[in-house]
Amino acid sequence: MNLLADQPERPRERADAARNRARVLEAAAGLFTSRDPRTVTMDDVAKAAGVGRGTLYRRFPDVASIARALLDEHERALQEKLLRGEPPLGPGAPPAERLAAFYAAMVELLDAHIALVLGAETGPRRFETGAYGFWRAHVRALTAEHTTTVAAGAEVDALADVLLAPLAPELFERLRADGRTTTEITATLTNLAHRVLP
Amino acid sequence: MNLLADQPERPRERADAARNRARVLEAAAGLFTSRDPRTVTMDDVAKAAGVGRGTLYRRFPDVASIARALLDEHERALQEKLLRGEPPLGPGAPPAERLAAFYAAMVELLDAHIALVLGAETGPRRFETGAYGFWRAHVRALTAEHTTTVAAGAEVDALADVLLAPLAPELFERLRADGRTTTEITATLTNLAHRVLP
DNA sequence: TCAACAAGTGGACACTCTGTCCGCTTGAGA
DNA sequence: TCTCAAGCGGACAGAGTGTCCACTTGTTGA
Repeated sequence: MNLLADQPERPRERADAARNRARVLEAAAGLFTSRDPRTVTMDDVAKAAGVGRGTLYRRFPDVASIARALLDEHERALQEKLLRGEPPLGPGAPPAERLAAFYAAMVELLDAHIALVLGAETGPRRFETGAYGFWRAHVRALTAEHTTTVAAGAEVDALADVLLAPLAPELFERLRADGRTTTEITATLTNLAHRVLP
Repeated sequence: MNLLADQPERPRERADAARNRARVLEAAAGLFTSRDPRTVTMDDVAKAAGVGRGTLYRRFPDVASIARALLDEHERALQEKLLRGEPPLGPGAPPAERLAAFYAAMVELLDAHIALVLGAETGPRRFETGAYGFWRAHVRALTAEHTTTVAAGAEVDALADVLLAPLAPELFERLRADGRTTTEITATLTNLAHRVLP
């Protein structure tokens, strides 16, 4: 998902279909942010959007996929910055700096769209999404760049996942609910980045 | 949960009730380990145990609570070792050593009982369980002990949660499915422990 | 040994959500 | 304006949940 721009040239979407797609996304966005996104059902979305269940299922297999569609553009934007943006987020800075910048950007993204991220996670799990694969590849590259010793093959793989673990959305939600500010969270992660990749 | 031994002196359980409780736990243990624990339903357990739904609901509000009951004794054993066992797991060793030992013990526990841990997590979230609170307090104490500077109040709080994040059961499951051995995972976490609490 | 009765049992019920199916409607190209 | 595939939406069957309550059974005191 969201690694390359799609839209090759399918038969072209009918006007009413496009209108309904927009309605669905708008209604879903409202539902996700107005209550616990994990309790939103397909039926809720259909009702709120004023379309039938069949219509909804025609495009989205489940609620998570709707949340993912909404989240997609934001994740894409960050991915772009990681690949081609200015340092320290983009290439050029030392690994620790880049990791810290990535953490900061992810915290920002989580803070802005936590409802969508939580909604996107119900059902099939987080690690299966294409976005997770991207973050993982990024962090893996940073740690590999840092680790001069060659021996650490599997080590680097596992480390990438371990370094992504603190970005688990439920954890973020929990920290925020406990009164931690995003500034504090970012500070902690920055610290972590510099200790792990000194 | 599971911080202090309960069983004060309730009216005493009837013999048939005790028998059914045992049946339920045994049947549930079988179900959890023989397929994806997140798909086990109350109905399944009732059927497998040969009791009615009402009987099952009398004791356990949901499947997660059954998994937790099964997991309880194992967690209790580890908690005991952390509080009063030999170093480096128990008190006496430097923080980094203790954290590494804790990681190793948790990986062992996850490896032995991953099905139960995953089953215990469906529904209400992981962070709400008493066990998580215990691990958190432990790690928090270790980091606080290490951090000589006093300024780091909130920092230490968030750090404890961040250091626990790599122990998320879904992540463990994923790493194992990817072919990582527990040895590799433990090595990575030991490394992390020594870098964060040098 | 035997009531008496509280504790325990289990299945029926009413709900909610899911995912599919299919007859009807409608937009867009000829 | 006609045609028809794309699109629509509600009905339906299936699975799971949690509750309720009439029936059964273990335990206790006489």
